[in-house]
Amino acid sequence: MDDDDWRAPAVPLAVDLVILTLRESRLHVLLVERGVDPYRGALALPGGFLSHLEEGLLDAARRELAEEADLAEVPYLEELGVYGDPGRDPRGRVVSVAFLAIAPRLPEPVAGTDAAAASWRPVEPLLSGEEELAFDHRRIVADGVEHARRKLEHSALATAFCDATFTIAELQQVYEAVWGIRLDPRNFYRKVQGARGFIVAAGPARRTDGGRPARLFRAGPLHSLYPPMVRSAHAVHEGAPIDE
Amino acid sequence: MDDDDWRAPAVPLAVDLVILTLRESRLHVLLVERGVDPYRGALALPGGFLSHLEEGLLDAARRELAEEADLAEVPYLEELGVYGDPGRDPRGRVVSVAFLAIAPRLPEPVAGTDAAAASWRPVEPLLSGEEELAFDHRRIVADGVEHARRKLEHSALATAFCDATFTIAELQQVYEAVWGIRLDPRNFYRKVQGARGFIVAAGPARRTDGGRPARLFRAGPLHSLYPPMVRSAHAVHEGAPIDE
DNA sequence: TCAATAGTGTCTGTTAGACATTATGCC
DNA sequence: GGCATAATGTCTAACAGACACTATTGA
Repeated sequence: MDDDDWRAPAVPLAVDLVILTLRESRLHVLLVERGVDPYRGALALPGGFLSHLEEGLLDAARRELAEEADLAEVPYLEELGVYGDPGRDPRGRVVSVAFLAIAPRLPEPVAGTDAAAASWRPVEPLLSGEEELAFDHRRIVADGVEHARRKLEHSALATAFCDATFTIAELQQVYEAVWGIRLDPRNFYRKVQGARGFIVAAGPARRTDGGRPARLFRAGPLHSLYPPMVRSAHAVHEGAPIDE
Repeated sequence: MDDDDWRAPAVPLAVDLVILTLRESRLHVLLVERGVDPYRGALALPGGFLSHLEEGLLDAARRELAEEADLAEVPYLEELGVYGDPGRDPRGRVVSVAFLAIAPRLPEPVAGTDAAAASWRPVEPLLSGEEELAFDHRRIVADGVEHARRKLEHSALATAFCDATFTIAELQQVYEAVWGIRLDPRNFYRKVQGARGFIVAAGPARRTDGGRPARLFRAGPLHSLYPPMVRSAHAVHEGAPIDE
């Protein structure tokens, strides 16, 4: 922002949503089938243009969340990044602000108003390029997943994948699914209990899942974890050691 | 991005730059004095509107970096976030994409083309609100500093504050200045050497600084650090334990 | 020689990671 | 009781943090 001429070029602004959830212990993202050109029939992230000139970006994200995904509320919604390469949209210059949302496991594939064409898709075929996505949405999904992976380490983001109350085993499944590794339940139990403020006991309630019933917890007050949940060294496998 | 009417509201797009450097062992940010309303005479981040409709965001950031800061090249430049609250600019809706840049210590306060009014300012009075900034630039600076703090832990970002070659003591000063804590030189030495790929020896060259000359290093190939440089527990002091 | 910083060594408490053991439900 | 999972305990190697010590220069 500076002393430039106020008559600056104006750009159509859109928001795109990377909505992640867990289904059958695998990470899924919500996609919609496009009904119009360009990329008619292709899979794309839910999203859309600002509805009017004064709409806030987060407001637009929440509106699309409700309209396209039929999700009135999600426990986590935050900006992911800006995608504004000239040429990313064949119609012309469009700058899109991507948001990352996390939703707990939902009753069934959404079937709402605009959300008829929406469906949950496992992320792996999308990341590998096995399945195609419209625009630059593959990169956005990849950035969203990577963002979630990193954030699981240092924040209580994992609880956003769970219901209001959950067992420690369920929380562990979140880490295993998002990180794509296996964790020792005993050590995980200790670790997660040691990060005070992460989860708090939710009364004496219990839940059975075949074996001994487990205690229920809910998300604690802290959003920043200390000590962090480290992706153990033996989990160094996927990415090359050189990134960025 | 979806099936909406293509005739979407278009918004003037700007880029703002948070350019950080170290001066006298303190973290500084580059600010310019505004020459026009609004906020005429106030301090603001360097930046400006897109020059034309097809200009890339990173391109715009680099252009402003050269024009307003006289910095042809910086070792680190990355998107920081989007600031698009309606009302953040009294002239009307403006969405700004903020970039974080890191520059090594520079010969002298920049004095270039547009950069006459630019000056390096210590960040603390800005973060505390003691010094005023135009628009929402205080928040952007705060986000940029926080981003840098976090990134020092897991990436080789610290080397971007240094010249091409540097001593381990100089690298330590970066951590101490950005984190605002003191570190033990002996343990820091071991730690930084243990993170292989972080820094590599730069020949047998040496440099004197009062005592025994130190070995010179340059940035290594890895951008992602393992093991990370942890802000030690005793350094938990500044922010409340609850964030986000 | 001393002053000052670079670089190495050592010790100790804590923790990650491996795995044994006990507890508590349901069939 | 038998089975499955929850929860706790134990051990060991590794590491963070503290600090003693040696090394190498200039004054």
